Amino acid sequence: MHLGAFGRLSDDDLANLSNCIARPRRCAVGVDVRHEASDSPGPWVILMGWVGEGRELSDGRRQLFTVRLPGDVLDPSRGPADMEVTALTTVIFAELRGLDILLTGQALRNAWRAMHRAERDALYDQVLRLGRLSAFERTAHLLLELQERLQRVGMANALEFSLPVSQKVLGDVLGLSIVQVNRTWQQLRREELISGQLRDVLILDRERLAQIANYGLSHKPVAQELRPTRLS
Amino acid sequence: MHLGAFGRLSDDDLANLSNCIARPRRCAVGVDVRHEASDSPGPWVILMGWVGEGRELSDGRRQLFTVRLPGDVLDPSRGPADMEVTALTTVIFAELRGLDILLTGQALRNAWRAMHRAERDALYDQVLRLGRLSAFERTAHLLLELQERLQRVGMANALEFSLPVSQKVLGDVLGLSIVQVNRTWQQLRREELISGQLRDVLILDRERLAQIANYGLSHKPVAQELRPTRLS
DNA sequence: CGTTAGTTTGACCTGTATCAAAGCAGGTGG
DNA sequence: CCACCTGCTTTGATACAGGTCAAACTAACG
Repeated sequence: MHLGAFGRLSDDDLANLSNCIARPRRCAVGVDVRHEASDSPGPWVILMGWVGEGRELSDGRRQLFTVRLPGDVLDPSRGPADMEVTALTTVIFAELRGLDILLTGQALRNAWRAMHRAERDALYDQVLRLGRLSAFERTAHLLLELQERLQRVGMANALEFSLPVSQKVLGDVLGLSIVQVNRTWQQLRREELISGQLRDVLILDRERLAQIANYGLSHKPVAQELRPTRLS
Repeated sequence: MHLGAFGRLSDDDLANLSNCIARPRRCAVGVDVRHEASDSPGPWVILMGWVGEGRELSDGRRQLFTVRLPGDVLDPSRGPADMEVTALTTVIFAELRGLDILLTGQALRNAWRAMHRAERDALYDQVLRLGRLSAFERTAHLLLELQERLQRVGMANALEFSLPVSQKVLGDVLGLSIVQVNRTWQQLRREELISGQLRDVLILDRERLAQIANYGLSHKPVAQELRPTRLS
């Protein structure tokens, strides 16, 4: 879990956290995670892979509300009943047992809350992207968010990371068609803002990217002294 | 407060809730509510008027994340630091004091949580609207949400209500230009889905409206035996 | 009245969707 | 090893939703 990234935790706390992780399981691309997790009320933590929370309309349109990354906590009791929780890649996730007891500790409780706050703030960002940013700005904005979140769990450095999903999926997050995602990506490269494919993004000009996306007003750069909990 | 709409509360609870409301104040259209409320950490309750939570970009574009209605609770500690909380109309709001003690009660605690859950679910709906619905669908969807929420606090019946804001503001919620809001509204009337202006909406065909908007998957009709707390 | 904020209308432009087809892997079975 | 899927990316052509600009209209208000 990446609670460590949301507050200074003692080694004890970190150890206890690790002990909460129980009964890991795998599920394949496209599978309904909620269903796969229906034998326990959760919460759950993602150990590997990406999970998408969204809704699909009868005519095939799909909108992903959020993307959940390794380290993120899934709580089936949260979110609308009809929200679909889907494995965007092969996913490994596990139960978090006895967390409620742990969370009586001050530090952990704060980190837990900070994590939820961050989740909610990301939702607000999603609304901004979809409501008022162009495809270009929108994509830049999402890239920055993902970089930040991936770095938090040690899956990105300041410039490089990998998006293990198709352009279709990216489109479902961004509210764009596949074709538009493709063209936007090309534009980002043409303008030397990034290079590489989805699976090996390299940020060439973070500064300008942030400016284009109107990013950073609320996003402080990731503090470098934080030490994320290793996952597996 | 409209906590009463989120769970059966005893008369005692309702009375206690009323006693929490302290130091009401007014603020004018366009004023930053957060600033106006900075003398106490909150939470606050809206007694009258609409509040918009959103962000404004340097080039003038504005996106409202949510709209807060009478009865809604504002908590300045929630939400990104740079979120703007603006009075969309003249607003009267008040402090909620000593709420933490009250919330030890089971029923109140549940209602409180249910309220927050509903808020979050509304955010998800907002993402769906902006990401995948057309202007027409989007507006229909928002109308249904607002009707439901207004009815919850006794400010709408099943068919009629009033939106005390300009088309500009509506556009800032819907991620649309003023012109498009105007034309969409006309289309809704032309197709006999609604009639009237912003300040006196009449829903003519809720059924079809819901179908167009893909609304109702997660939205049960408002239970009629709920009794909302009167506000002022 | 004149001023101001909001609504409505028309003309035009552009961003993004849609449709269709062509490349391009990576993986499977013959 | 090749032929063949199948899923994904890329490209081009075209359509349309919604944005932008500008101006007229309306209503409230001092």
